Amino acid sequence: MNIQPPRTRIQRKNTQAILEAALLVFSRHGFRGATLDQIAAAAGLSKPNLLYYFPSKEAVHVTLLSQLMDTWLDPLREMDPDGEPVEELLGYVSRKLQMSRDFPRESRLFANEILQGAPRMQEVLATDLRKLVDEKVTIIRGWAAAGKIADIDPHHLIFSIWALTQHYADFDVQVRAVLGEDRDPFAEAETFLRTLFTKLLRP
Amino acid sequence: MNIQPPRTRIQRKNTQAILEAALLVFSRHGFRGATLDQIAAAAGLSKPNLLYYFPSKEAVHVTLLSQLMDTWLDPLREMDPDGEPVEELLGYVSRKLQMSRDFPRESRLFANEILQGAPRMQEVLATDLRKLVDEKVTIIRGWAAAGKIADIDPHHLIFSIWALTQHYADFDVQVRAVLGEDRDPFAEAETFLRTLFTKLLRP
DNA sequence: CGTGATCTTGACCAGATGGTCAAAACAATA
DNA sequence: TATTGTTTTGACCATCTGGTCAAGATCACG
Repeated sequence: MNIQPPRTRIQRKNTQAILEAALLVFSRHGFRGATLDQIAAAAGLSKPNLLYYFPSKEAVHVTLLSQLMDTWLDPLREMDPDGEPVEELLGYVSRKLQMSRDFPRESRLFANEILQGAPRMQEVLATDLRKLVDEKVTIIRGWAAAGKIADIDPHHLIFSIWALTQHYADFDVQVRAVLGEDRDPFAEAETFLRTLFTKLLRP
Repeated sequence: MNIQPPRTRIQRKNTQAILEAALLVFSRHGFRGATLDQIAAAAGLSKPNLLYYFPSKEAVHVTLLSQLMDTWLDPLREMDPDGEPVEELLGYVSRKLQMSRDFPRESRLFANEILQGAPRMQEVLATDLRKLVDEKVTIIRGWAAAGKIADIDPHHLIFSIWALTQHYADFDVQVRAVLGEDRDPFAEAETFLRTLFTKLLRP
């Protein structure tokens, strides 16, 4: 298998196309709901050709998830312990919301996976993600102890940021159905969330 | 078909068992991920027997969704225009969170459906749900105009309640993975959300 | 250009899955 | 208990789907 570093130009091009197509299809239909034919078609390949690059449907899915995990957590990683606390947190909210706007398929892919009980991610969640969160929780706790922000549970603060920002990507259909056609959910969310977290964080 | 009012005792018992089993399976695996055999087994029936009560897999799913829609929106309906604004809203948050704790499968069923683009619910969302929300939005707007609560966008206030409460049901696995085993997410969420919305709503 | 390596595909397979059907088992009621 | 309507099931079917394979097409490079 040519999984890790695609050697030839064609390999690079096709694995890329497959992963993009898979993102599209998996995020819309979930793992079991997606078919290899769909993915192959979306990538402009035949099914056997797709299976020339990936050993199985599962392999495509796993590759996608692990590749995405990194970029997905970047906004949280960027939170600077030495920055101005409220600005750092509001910045994080803003970046996370932009990711929801710019990469809704990625958001839905993860949502799908977690909803099904995270069968292919339990590990990563309990190790990598937990470690990163714990790190940031310590920082936030420090800010609270120093009186820079209100004294609220840092874990749930982070959950609330995830919930609120991802909601606009994952439940996009619902949001638009309720809001009507003429409004821009993400633009409104930006100001709403800024207000919300400003109030919440004020000591 | 014996869909609407199950006449005999056996019919009532079996349709009930099927719907409960379907809730279990659909909420865990999504529509396409669930199989009739799984559902039938969970209901203690054979597949042909299940299909004696419902004409198709889709029919089971649709019946489930529409039956659930009602109970699902009850907490919002209960919000009383004549009550004390902050208490009404905090009460709604609390009821919604309890639904997440007590009916996580229902929550995930809806989440799954919306994630896939709500193919079987577009209608209801754009009509019933939107109407109910608009109603409550008007009430909230009135409260804000009267200076009883802060002047924030009522739509996004409702979205934030949905996002924050459902997160604890839909992303349960992630929450627990990050939080560790010894904590009680829902109990903590209750106090956290009360704090959050108290701060947010204060004029 | 020739040759070996890489890439692509049509045909195919086995298992799963939604759904059918006729006949058997069962319940109710007279 | 006989009769009729309801419920259950084993056997079956068509289709879909993940995956295989051998043979052909294409590419890269000496």
